[in-house]
Amino acid sequence: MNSQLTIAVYILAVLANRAGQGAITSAEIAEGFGTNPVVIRRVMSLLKKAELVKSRPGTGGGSVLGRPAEEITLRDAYAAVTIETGSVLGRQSGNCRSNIPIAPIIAEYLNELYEDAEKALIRRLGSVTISDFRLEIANRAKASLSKVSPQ
Amino acid sequence: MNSQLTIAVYILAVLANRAGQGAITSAEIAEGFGTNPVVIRRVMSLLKKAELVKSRPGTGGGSVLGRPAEEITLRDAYAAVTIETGSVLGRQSGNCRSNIPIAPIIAEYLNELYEDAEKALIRRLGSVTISDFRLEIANRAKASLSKVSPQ
DNA sequence: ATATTTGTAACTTGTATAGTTACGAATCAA
DNA sequence: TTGATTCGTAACTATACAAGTTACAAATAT
Repeated sequence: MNSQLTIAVYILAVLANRAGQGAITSAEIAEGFGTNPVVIRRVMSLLKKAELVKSRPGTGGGSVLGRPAEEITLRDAYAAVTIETGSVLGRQSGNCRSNIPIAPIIAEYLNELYEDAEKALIRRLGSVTISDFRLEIANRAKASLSKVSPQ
Repeated sequence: MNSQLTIAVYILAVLANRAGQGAITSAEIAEGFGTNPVVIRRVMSLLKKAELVKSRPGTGGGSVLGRPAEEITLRDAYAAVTIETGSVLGRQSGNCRSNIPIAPIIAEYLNELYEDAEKALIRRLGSVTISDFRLEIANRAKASLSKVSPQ
C-alpha cells in the first residue's frame, strides 16, 4: 500500500487553504508534511495530469489549485493517483510466485469481488469536497491538540 | 498486499473437493498451488483458529473442512485471514515516515472512508459459499484451458 | 546573467511478504 | 516402544515495492 492519496489530499488542502494568495512551492508543502520535496512533486505531477493543480517553475513559482476547492472531490484525487495502477485498494496475489494456472484464476475472481468494494469507496470519496475535507481535518487537528494540553 | 485470502480460499476449495475422502496434507495442497508447504500451513493455522478446518499431525494426518462447504462463505475466509491485521484492503500511510501530526490525522480520516468500501466487500464475500466458489473456479479453469487448445 | 523552482531519472533505504530450512510435538502403525 | 509421518512455528533469506534522497536539466522571473 502507498500513501499517495494521503499526500494528494494534503496537497489539495494546503493549496485550498491559500487559494488566491499566490503559488506554493513543493519545499513549503514538504516541510508541512514532514517529507522530501521530491515526494510532493511526484504526487503533484499526477494531480497536474488530472488538471487539479497548475504548477510553474522559477522564482515565485510553485503550484495553485486548478479549480475551486468546492469543485474538487476526494474522488478526483483518488482518480488522479490511481491513473496508472487502476486502484489503491489492495488486490490479491501480487507477490505470489506460483506459476500454477489456478492461482491467477482465483486472484482474478477475488479481484472482481473487490470491485464492488471499490465502487463503494469511490461513491464515498465523491461525496467529500476539498473544502469539506479541509474543515474536517482542521477540526480533528484542533481536537488532537487539546488532548495534549487540555487548558 | 498479501495473497493470504487467495491461498485461504484455494485451501478451502481443495478440502471441499475431497470432502469425505480423508485428510489432505499441506504438502499435497502446496504442490497443487505451486508453493511451499509452510506457506500453506501458515494460512491453514488461521483457518484452524476460525474453526473452518481441522488438522491432525502424523501418518494419515492432514486437514479436513470444519463444516460443510455450503456453510462456509468467502466472508468466513476473509475474517479468518484478517483476524490479526483487521483488514485486507489497502490502507493509507503505512510507509510514510512523516512525524508531523497532520499525516496520521489525514490517514485516519481516509481510513474511515475506506470502511464503507470494506463493508461492501464483506457483504459481497458473504454471498459466495465455498461450493459456489469451487464451481466458478472450475469453470474458469476449464475455459482458460480451452483457450490454449481450442479443440 | 543569475537565482529559483519544477520535473524526473537514478540510487539508497526501509519494510512487508513469500519462500525456505530446521526442528520439536503430536499422532499413528507395526 | 520405536520409527515414520505430519503439523506448528521459529528463524532466516530473497524479492518487491514504496519512501526518501541526490543530482541535474529545463523553465521561469528579476
